[in-house]
Amino acid sequence: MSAAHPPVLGDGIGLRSGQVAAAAGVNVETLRYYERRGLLAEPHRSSGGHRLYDASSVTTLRVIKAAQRLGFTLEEVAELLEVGRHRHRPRGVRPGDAGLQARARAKLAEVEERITDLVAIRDNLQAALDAGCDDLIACADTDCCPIPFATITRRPAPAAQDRSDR
Amino acid sequence: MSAAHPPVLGDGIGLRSGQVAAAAGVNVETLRYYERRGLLAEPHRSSGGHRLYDASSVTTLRVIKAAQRLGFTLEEVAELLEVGRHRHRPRGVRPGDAGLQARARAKLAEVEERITDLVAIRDNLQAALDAGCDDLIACADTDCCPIPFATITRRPAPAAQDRSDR
DNA sequence: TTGCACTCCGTACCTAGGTACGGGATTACC
DNA sequence: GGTAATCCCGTACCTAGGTACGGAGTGCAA
Repeated sequence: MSAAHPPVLGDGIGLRSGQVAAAAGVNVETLRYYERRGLLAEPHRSSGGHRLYDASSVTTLRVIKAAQRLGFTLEEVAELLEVGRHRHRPRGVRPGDAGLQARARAKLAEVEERITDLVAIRDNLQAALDAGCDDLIACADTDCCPIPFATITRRPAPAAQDRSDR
Repeated sequence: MSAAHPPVLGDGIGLRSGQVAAAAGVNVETLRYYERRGLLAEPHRSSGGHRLYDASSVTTLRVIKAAQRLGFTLEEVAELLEVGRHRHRPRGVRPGDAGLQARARAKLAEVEERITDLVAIRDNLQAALDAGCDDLIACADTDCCPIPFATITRRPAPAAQDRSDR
């Protein structure tokens, strides 16, 4: 209908949902889901109502997946993206405001804690292997092996003991 | 009703569900849930039908929670406990059989992989902080910062690319 | 023996993070 | 222009790991 001189691309300038999904390695439904969740901006539409994404959407999806791997929940990722969307490097952060910097710092601490935990865990598993344990309960009960169950378990975890580590 | 010479304990020899739950730091409902899931053996009952646990149940719960922290799912934990229950150090493992040893080895590898990931993640977050990035998308797009999103995201993950990391 | 806390059971509900389905519309390709 | 492949939307469903509810029964102490 429009578009004459760019070498490719007809009416539907942009990527179809299927293409974006494939490029980012996610399910098509996930695109809609992220859109609903506010993680992915609403894309343009073709005259017929089909979504037309630009290439940056793929980047966004990658970022989302990366952030998930960084340990952020989707809600947190949404906030992070919001932050980036509304204030491009404000140079002088407002008080009471939590930019990527602040969040990254907090997340860094979390990640470091998890690493510490996992290292302890790894050491415990390794020790169990070395000691030749073959029964968790027996080990825990009779100290036949060096896994410090009490130590592993007893760490009230930050806030919310009853809701443990959701 | 029975029990004469042990210094304490009346009819209900053992711990009530509430006590066990409190001791292990879990919800009472969770005990029933674990019982249904086969993680916790069915305890004795009082004449009136109330559960009466022995102290080892608390240990079991701790072990379950510890194993969860080790990265095992409840289903895996159930299997691990089964293994321990049915074969106390058989000394000569049957073929096709996966004892704690084997599972621990496998889990160890997983844990180490996760540590590697998290370390990369930590380094990335740190680098982002050092570089002063404040916008995920901008960073990912314009290489204003050193986060290797592509690298983080592009790792087909063991089996099942489409179902990602469930 | 009265009273209150604790348990019982089945079932429903919850959060996170998606996936699947059905039926109709739109695109793409030959 | 026919037809297969995509895509649309709303809604339902899924897994994991629990939590909550409600009505009835039990345990124990004063």
